[in-house]
Amino acid sequence: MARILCVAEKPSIAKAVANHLGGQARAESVRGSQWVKNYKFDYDFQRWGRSSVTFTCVAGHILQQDFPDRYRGWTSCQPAELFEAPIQTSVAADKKAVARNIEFQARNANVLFIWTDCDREGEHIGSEIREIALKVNPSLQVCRARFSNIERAHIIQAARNPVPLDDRQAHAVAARIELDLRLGYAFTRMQTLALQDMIPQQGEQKKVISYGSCQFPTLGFVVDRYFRVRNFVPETFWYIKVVHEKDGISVPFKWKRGHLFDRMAVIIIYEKCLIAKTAKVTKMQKKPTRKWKPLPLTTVELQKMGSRFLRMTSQEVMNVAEALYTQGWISYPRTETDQFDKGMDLRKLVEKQQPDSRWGPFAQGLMNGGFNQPRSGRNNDNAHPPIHPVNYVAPSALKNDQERKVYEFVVRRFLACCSEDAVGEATDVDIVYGGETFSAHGLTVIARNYLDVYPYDQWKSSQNLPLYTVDEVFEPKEATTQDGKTTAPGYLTEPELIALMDANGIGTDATMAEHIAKIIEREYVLARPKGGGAANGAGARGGGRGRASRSGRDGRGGAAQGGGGGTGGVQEFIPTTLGVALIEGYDNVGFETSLSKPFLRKEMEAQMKAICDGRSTRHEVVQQNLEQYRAVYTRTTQQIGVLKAAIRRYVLGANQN
DNA sequence: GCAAGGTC
Repeated sequence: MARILCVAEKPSIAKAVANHLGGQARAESVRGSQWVKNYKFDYDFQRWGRSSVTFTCVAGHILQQDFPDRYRGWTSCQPAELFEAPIQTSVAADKKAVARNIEFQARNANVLFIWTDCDREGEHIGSEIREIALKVNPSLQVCRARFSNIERAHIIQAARNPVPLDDRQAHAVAARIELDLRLGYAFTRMQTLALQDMIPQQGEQKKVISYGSCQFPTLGFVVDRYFRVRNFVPETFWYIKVVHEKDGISVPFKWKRGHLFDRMAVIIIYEKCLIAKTAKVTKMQKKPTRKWKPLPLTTVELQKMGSRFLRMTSQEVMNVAEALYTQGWISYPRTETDQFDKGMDLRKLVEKQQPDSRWGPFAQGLMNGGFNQPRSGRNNDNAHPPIHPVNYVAPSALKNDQERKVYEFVVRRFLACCSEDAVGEATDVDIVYGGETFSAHGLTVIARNYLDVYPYDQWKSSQNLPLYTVDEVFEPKEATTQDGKTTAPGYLTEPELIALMDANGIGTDATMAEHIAKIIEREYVLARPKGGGAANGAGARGGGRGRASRSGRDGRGGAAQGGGGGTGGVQEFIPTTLGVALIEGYDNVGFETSLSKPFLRKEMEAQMKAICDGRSTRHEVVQQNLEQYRAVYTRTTQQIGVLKAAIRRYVLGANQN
């Protein structure tokens, strides 16, 4: 009998797949590792006939890259030497037991069958597993499974059709790892050594002024918005407002032109209206309208909604979602997929929610004929389904309010997805008055449908519009010119920042929250509850959360308020003087692509894709990037005075005030 | 004391 060693990327996949292939497979624990288990069973893979299988897993990457000892000290070399210093690969300190297990199992296997996630990082993790296994058993035959969910039939299909590991994808990740390591270390050391003494330090710890290919663009977004707020100059605009009263209902009509910044022009048009005296109805339309139910839940969406509605930071949301996942209440929380696989039995999941007193009746309604297939978004990572509840848990069985809030959100979102769009009727009335068009808009909600279970969306009936008929002529009750001022945008909020990072490919769904936490920890930006600024932050609202919270984690302080739902509690970010100085400094060094712009990261992403497509190689991408960054590095050190000037202007200037 | 990515 052939001996097959299967290795998944994480314990949950190993368990699920082993149970599909081996029935109730026997699980042996692995010495030194709390989570990794070896599942033993027999299975007929067809290709190798009936085989003796060991199904195990790793927990993410096993190998780690770093510089040799002689480069480790902060002043052991010129930071620029790290652009070409050798890099060592070794088993990460916390992965020794996992690596030992693979070695031990690989020794007497004939085939290594890799079951890591089918994404780029998964391909690289697969290549790490292969490297470790081949070292102890060079004659191993190696292949991988291609699968995009853990539905039974799909898994069996994958087991019977192994494919080769995709080395291009693994190489693309290797390039990313090397560049992040070299550039991160080189720039962090250079900046820190050059600028540290200028920063007033608090406490014993000397401050690290880190650079990272994700940290800096993230900071860049915050600084960019900060300047748009600060440099904002309000502009006065004018517009015409028309009100008509009919059947005892006062109907405000909006000017089609919105508003104009030229007062004289508005007055001239206004006079034409007054001369016309009467307005004529040109359109009267009632038409059905709907508010679409939400798309299936992705990680990025969960983080945005969490920071908007649950009074939690994106990092807190992710930590809690992780906990709910490991307890078996919700599905894997890191996914880009916003479409459910057709084969998934969603009704069964809805059914499980019936016992709940809050949304149970709604779930029951879905079971009794209200069920609708969820909408399909455009994204699929081919590794995980959208986030959904897998089991029902009563609120009393959860650890804290945060877990209750996130679980409630995931469930409500899921039920909303399986429900129906809200249905309404829109009324549009257009009038022409003095040659100008004005319009009134009305909405009547007819069936709330998904809104009943999803309080995070708002859709309300407006006041009823009276009936008009086309060609009807009336004299408006009131026609006036009004003025207003454009208002400044707000500081960047957490959901906005996450959306920007997502759109620009900064970080991944699993790491965006960490990057935000990192730039707060580095004191490049300050987070505070929106609206709870210095002026009005004193006491009244926020129940003790008024201060700018420092490190993503906020202890249990906020657990007192029970009712979720409100829109308060959004965090907004303001750069510190140090954060502004760094971004300004690099912008002023005057290189065509500043380190603060998302462009560089996007470019790296494109180059990784080129490696995957065979249009470029790992070596080419690494060399070309190093060359580019070396130029930025050289220029920056030559003009370090520019950076120092920025620091002086902001950091020291602020202190004197 | 330094990065970003995976996962527990």
